[in-house]
Amino acid sequence: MWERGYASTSPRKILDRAEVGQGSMYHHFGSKEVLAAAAFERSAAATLARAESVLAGSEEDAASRVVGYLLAQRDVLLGCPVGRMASDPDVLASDSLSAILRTTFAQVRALLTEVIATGIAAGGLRAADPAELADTVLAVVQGGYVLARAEGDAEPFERAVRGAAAMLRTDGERGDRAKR
Amino acid sequence: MWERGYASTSPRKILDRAEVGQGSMYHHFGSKEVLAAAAFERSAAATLARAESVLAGSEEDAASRVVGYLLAQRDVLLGCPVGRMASDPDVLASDSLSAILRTTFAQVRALLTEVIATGIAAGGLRAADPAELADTVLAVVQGGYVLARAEGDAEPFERAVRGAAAMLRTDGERGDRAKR
DNA sequence: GTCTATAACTCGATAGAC
DNA sequence: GTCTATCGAGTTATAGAC
Repeated sequence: MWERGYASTSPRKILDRAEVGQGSMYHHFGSKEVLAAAAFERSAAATLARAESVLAGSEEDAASRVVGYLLAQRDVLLGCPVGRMASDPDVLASDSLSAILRTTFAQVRALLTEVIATGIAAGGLRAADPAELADTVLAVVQGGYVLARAEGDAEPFERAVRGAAAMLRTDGERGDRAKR
Repeated sequence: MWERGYASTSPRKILDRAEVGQGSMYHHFGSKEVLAAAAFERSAAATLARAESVLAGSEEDAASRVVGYLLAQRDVLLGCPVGRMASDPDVLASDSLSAILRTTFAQVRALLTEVIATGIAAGGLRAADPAELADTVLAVVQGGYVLARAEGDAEPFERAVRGAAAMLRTDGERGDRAKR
């Protein structure tokens, strides 16, 4: 589902990949939606964990952690395992699936807001509303995925996050120092 | 298709909305893909025209035009009529549809790059690579749509673009002056 | 617990009357 | 140029043997 999205991933394709019969799947999961919720919950937890490991580390200063989140390695052309789901009408129509989407974004947003506020206080990031900047950072990453997939090329993503890093840091030119 | 995406918009739904029979549609368009290309070309042209009207205006200074693009009114919860298509595997698999996607983004990117370069030279925008910042601006908007749709609420979009405007302008605090 | 078979439906597309 | 009827394939889900 990470590869093809929710609607485009039919039970048939899942069964072929898993090399089991229909019965097995419907024995363990009541429906495609329940299966998707289990899979999505897993990948969302993994995504959140990686965000936490970059943002909550205590070795680097707050500004470098925010920039590190922007510049972190990602499977750009596959798309974000979380954000990708937001474009599927079937996902938004499902309470269980859209709930995972909302809570995961809310958790990363909260983390980012806190680290950004710390970074502004310490002087490494430019002064502005931390809540707004947290959504700006989230949007740059999510939008970078969109641009890269549209182009079939990771470059637009890389340009977008480098530009954002340069804008955020008070020493703009060294904005990409942290992870490169 | 703007409302539901390409894959999720079946010929049946189009015919119901248009109040015509199957025959009419297949008389004028060879396939769903051809129909979608015609519709997509229209909405992409309209989207590009609105971007041009904000970015290519000569009354405001370059920095205000970039901020104006960020803060322009949009149907946030519907999603970007162009960017929305990038998340559909069927669209990316179609040469005719993905070509519209690529060229439209390329055109807005070129416009943005030029205006941003002018704005940096004039001192209204912070100094950085204009090509990177152009993708940053595009990504903030596209990502803002993703966040807003995930939440079912336009607020994350508004925060993201306001944060970006504040970061871009040399007088960050008044970044949202242009259009509010 | 897993399998095959199949139900009930929708998909995109075509046929042929009018 | 538009209509209704229908095709074959694929969808999500269920039935029932093993």
